[in-house]
Amino acid sequence: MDTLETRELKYFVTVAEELHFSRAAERLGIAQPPLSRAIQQLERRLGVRLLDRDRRGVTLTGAGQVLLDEARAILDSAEAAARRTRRAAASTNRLTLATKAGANHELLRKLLDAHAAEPDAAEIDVVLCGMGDQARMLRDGRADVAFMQRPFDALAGFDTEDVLTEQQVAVVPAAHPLAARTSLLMADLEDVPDLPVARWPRQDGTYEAGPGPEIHDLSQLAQLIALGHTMAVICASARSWLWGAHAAIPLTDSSPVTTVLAWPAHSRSRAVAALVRTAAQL
Amino acid sequence: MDTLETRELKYFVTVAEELHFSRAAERLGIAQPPLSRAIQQLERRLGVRLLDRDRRGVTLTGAGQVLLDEARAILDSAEAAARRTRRAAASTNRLTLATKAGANHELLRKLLDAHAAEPDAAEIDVVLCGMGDQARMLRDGRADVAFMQRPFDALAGFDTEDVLTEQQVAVVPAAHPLAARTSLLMADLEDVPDLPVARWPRQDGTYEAGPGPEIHDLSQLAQLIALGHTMAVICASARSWLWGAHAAIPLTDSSPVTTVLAWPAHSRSRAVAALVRTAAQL
DNA sequence: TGCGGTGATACCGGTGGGGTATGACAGCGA
DNA sequence: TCGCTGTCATACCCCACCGGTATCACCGCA
Repeated sequence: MDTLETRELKYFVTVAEELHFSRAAERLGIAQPPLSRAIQQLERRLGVRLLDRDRRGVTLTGAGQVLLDEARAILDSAEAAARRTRRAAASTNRLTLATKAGANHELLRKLLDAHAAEPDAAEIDVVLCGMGDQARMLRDGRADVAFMQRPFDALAGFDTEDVLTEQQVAVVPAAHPLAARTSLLMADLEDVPDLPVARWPRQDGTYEAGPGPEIHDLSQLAQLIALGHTMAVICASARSWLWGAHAAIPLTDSSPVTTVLAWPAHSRSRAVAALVRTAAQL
Repeated sequence: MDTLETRELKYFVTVAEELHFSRAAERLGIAQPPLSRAIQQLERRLGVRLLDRDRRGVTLTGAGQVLLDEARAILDSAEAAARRTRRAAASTNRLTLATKAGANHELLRKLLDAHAAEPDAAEIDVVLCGMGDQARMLRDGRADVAFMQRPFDALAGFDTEDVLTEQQVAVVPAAHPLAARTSLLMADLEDVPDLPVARWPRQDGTYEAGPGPEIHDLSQLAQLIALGHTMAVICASARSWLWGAHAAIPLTDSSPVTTVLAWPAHSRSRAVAALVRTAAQL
């Protein structure tokens, strides 16, 4: 049993996505017959039917669905491997840290300062990215470590080190009656007239249905709150980007949020290990 | 930038392991010159030097070390993908569950019974394996789900559902003075004359240094305790395999052990999801 | 019953992966 | 200093296989 070639997997994924040989071949930049042959060869090698070619189009079999998921993961890893290898060659003792734009300023500053004080510390490139992009960058190989938050971010497949746990606060327009309160309960935020709570993306990037606006980045959120269009629940440290038009009120019964430093599981990079050690001592 | 082929990666891993082109070629069943060429091509494609061919042998560069780790992971995933695909085709609505031999009898029974009561339940094949083999089987694609224990087992890369948390107990020979106690502290187990505490394998399969015997499976442990050669700390539910020659004494200050159901992250199998749902309701 | 469109088959040419033979070079013992 | 040995790289050849073109078999549909 010889091993699957990434070329074959790429072909298969494209066909599985298009469910159409000719279109898939076009996307791949090859002709349709070689593509048909490659898929047949893959099926023969596995001894498994991956696609049902019915006269009414192509559909995935159960096994094909399984292989589709696996193949996507493998292709991603292969690309990540190439990228990580190139980066390792280009820059020794240099790390890329990904973090959500706008959050954790203090924490980041503290970590960078503490790390710079270590002897032999790696240079750190900080990449600010959109919400939830950190996971992709880590998997991609475009970043070596990232700040992420539990329970919001998808941490499966990463090793993590807890750095900071904090309560959440409600941020409301300063002019709103709620701004006068000194503390709130989660229940107080439900069904406030004219002030729907903003909707954060879920781990898969989609949004729950609801009346509030969908949040893509924090400056957008700050703007919307200042305009009096919404309110939001954020973790306490993010207060740093609020201005006079906002009011932050502690939420006494909110679940705590833990900011973690995350890196690809099984990373053996000494530089990553050193940074994690520093973070653990904060 | 075209993508890395698994054939090239396999070649590279073999060379990196042997650090010797001729031996690697022999292991691969090809001649040495094509192997040299393949590695050169890989280096050219990545634009990165992976190996230093010094006159005193071959050594890995930093980038080579990175690629070695990545490539191993990719090759493992490729093999796992093939296996999972074949299994998906061979057996629809059938799951393989891996668990440590000898532990969790009650829990397993309860889960299987509850699952069998569900409508449309998948058949479950239970595979008993050695300690720590569950992770390998999940990664391999030889198992779909596994019982594992936190904090003992390496859970990185898996999704998990907590099933049961329990305290640990000390198991000592029934004839030993400690057997008369009704409870113990961890400190009580240190430096007991003639009764060194047994050593469990760590997550990587190695053993800490120490006087006690290295444990490979539970029946061996039971035997050794019955003979009065050692004592051990185990989680409470494992008492089921003790006999008259053993005494189990609660450890009031031991850290709790959580048995979890684990499965490969990103699994989309409906059968796994159904089993996990059942487990969550135990 | 032709027409458009599907994937499969037949056949062909060129790339490239594999083989053998040999080269270049360092270490080493006589 | 000179072979000798063992290393990896180079040169060259062959054929397997990937990809291309032409075509078939088959369906749905005017």
